[in-house]
Amino acid sequence: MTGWVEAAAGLDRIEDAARRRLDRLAPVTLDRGTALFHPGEAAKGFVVVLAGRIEVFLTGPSGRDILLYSVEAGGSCVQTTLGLLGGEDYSGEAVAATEVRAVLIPRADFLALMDTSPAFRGFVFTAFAQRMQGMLHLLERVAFQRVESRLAAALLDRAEAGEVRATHQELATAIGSAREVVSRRLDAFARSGLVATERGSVILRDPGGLARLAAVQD
Amino acid sequence: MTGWVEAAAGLDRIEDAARRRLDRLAPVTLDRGTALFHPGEAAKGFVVVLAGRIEVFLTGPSGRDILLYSVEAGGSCVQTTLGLLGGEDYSGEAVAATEVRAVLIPRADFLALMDTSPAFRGFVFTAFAQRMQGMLHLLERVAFQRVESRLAAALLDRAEAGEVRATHQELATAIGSAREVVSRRLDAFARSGLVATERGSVILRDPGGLARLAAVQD
DNA sequence: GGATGTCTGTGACAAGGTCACAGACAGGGC
DNA sequence: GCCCTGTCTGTGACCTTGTCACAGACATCC
Repeated sequence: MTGWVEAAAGLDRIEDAARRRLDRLAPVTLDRGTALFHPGEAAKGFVVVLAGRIEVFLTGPSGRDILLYSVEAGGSCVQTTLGLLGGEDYSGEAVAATEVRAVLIPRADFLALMDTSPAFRGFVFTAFAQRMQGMLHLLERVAFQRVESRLAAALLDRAEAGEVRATHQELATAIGSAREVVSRRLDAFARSGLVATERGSVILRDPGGLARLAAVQD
Repeated sequence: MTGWVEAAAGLDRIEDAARRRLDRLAPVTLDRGTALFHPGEAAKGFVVVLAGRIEVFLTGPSGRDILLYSVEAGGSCVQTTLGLLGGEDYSGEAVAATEVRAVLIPRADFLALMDTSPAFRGFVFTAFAQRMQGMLHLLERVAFQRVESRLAAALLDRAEAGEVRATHQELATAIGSAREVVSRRLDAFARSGLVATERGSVILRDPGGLARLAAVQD
C-alpha cells in the first residue's frame, strides 16, 4: 500500500501510529456520476477525497435540488459523519462530479482515530467548522440575496478562462433556483453585454460588471 | 464553587480531572435581551447554557433576519466554536431570549479539554452534529417549503396551552419571511377557523388542521 | 435524412417580498 | 380623564421569483 496520506492536506503531519492505521485502508476510484450516499441512508464511514470533486445536494420534495457544497481534493464529506456522531441519518445526496479517488474510513477506525490522534481530530474539526460556515453563507445567500446576484457570483466562481461550461439547469441547482429563471436572467445579462450564451456554456464578457452585481447586498 | 456540571446534560459523566477544571469556571447570568456575540466578532470561548434560552439569528443586509436555532439548557452555542477551530469569524448574532445562566469556557480551557477528555469531545461533537442537522432542516424548509406550511409548523412548535405568545414580526423571523406575509397568512388561517389572533398572541383553534398544513410537502 | 433526447425560450399565473401607509392598541405622564 | 409616543397590525400596489405547459433548437446516433 503506497501512502496516500500525504496527498490529503491537513493529514500530512499526522502521528505515526495513526498514519499506519490509515495506510491500511485502500483508496477507491468512483466514476463520474456515482452516488455515494442517498437520503435517509445511514452513513457507513468517513470519506476523504484524494482527487476529483464530489458534490452534495439537498433535494426538495418537488424534485428541485440545491447544491450544498462540493468536496475537492483534501476535503472530507462531513455530512456522512453526522451519523457517526449522534446526529440523525443523512438527508442529502452526494454524487461524484468528476472521476474521484477517495478513501472511506470505516466507523470503527474513525472513532478510534478520533480518540487517539490529535492531528486527526484537528482535521475533522476543521472540516466540520468550514462546512458549517459554508452552509451559513449558503443560507444567507438563499434567504437574502436575489437571483441576479447569486447567479453572477456563481458564474464568476465557476469560470475557467472566461467561460462557464454548464447548462442552465446546473446553474439553477447551484444557486437554488429554477431553470427558467436562470434562462431569463442570463438573457438579461446577455442583453446588457455582461455575457454571451451558447448551448451548454456561458462566456463572460464583463467580469467586472458581474462582480458588481454579485457584491450587491440584498 | 458548587458544581454546575451536573446540570449540563451530556457532561454529567465527564472524567474527574476535566470536571475539576470545569468547576473552576463561574457561571454568569445574562439579562433577557443581552447580545452574546455580534457579526464579525471573534469568538471568546465556548458557551454552555445552564438555564434559559439563547436565540441565534442570521441578519440580512436589509435588516431582515432569520432564526438559525435556539439553545436551551444543556446546549452549547456552537457558532462561537467555529472561530476556535479554524473557521472564520462569527457571522450571526446571539441574543438571550430569556434570563440565562451560562458558562463561558475560555479558548485555552476549551482546547485543553478537547485534547484530554473524551467525554467533553463527545459533548462538543454531538452538539456540532445536531446543529448541523438543524441547519440542514432549516435550509430545506426555507428553500422548499411554502410559508403556509412553515408558519403552521412554527405555531405548533411554539404553542403553550394552545396559545402562541409572539408578534407577527417574531413569527416572521422564526420562519424566515416578512411580517406582512405572516399577517396575511394568519388572517387566512383565522378565516378558515384554524386560529384566532389577538395583539401579541395567536390562539390555536384547530391544531390538527395546522398539523396537516405543516406536513404538506413542497 | 429521420428519430430521439437534451437544452433553451416564452407566456401565463401564483406565491412571496417590499414599500408606503393608515389605523389600532398599550402605557406613561400630566 | 386625555394626550403622546411607541409598538403592533391591516391593506393596497408592485416587483421578483417559482411553477406549469409548451414550442422550438440543437446534437447524436442510426
